[in-house]
Amino acid sequence: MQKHVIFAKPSGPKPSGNGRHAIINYSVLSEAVGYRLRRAQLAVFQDFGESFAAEGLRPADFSVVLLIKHNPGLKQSEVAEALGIQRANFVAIVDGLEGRDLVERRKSETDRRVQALYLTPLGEQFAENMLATWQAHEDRMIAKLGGPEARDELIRLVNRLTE
Amino acid sequence: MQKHVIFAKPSGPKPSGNGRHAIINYSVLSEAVGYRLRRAQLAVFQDFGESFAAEGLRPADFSVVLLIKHNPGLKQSEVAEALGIQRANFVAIVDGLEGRDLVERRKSETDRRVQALYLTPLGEQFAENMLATWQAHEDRMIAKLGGPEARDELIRLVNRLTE
DNA sequence: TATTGTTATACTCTATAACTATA
DNA sequence: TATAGTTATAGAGTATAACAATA
Repeated sequence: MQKHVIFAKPSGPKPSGNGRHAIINYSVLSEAVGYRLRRAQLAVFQDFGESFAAEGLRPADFSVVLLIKHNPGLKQSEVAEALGIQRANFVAIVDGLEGRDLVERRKSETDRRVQALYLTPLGEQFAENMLATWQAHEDRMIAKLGGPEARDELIRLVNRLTE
Repeated sequence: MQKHVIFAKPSGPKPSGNGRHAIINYSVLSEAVGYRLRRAQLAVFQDFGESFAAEGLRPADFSVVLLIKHNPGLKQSEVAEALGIQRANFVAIVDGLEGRDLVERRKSETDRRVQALYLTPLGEQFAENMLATWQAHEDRMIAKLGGPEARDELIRLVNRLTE
């Protein structure tokens, strides 16, 4: 299906070292927004990767399928921009999804330069299963956070960093 | 100093498109922990990269210098593990810092396999300036979040995802 | 035998330039 | 002239295997 391991990461206990851990002073790193955000994001993507290992679906693939499902007919460049992906790099992503018969490119009648994106029937079905798998993943993250209110608070806070 | 642009990203206004933006339904992506966390982390690293563009210092370099400053004499593998960096990939990072005369490797007397890490005098001085630059960056992030209390709350929440 | 640091290698993600076909 | 999609390419980050020196 997918030639490479996606999100490979330790699954068993680490055989490294002698079991003892050095006591380390992390200084400001403990409270550094960027560092803590990065580590947390990696942990979440780790769980996401394990959830979708069988499907070989990466975060970008998930986002693209979701956006096309809810916005059929969008131009490639519009989906790419919405996700912060450069259009040059977006081509391979759509190629992959089209090669799995999940997404279809249709040349616009009014502007022959643009490729409008749609889910195939298989893609629609895939999206349903994908969302169920994703919801289970998201529920784990929400549980770790301490519930839906904590999740809402987290989203509210991180959005301030992006705006 | 550094051959490659670090954290290259748009600095000016985007010349793309005609100015109009497609109205897009993001569906669950708007509230997805992984997606929002990722976008926020990229925004923070973006600011970090701009802050340290002149020094050519990447987030990993910053963390390594900081950890050695506060834990002189740690083994390479201990610093690497503390930061979640594989020891094989950590070699090039230390090579870079040693090449800039910021960090020094010293072979342990008691175990000739290990390289203990120390800041050079230049490294100590560098660390001071680095921390001042970092604090300015961090203050911008805290301001965006809405103050130190909001920052503390964010750290508390994201830590639950890593633990 | 096991561990530390190292080298080599491969894959993913991302950034940039240049091309094509259309407008 | 400008835009949408594409190709090619290069750099950065990361994962794995294997080796030498040392324990």
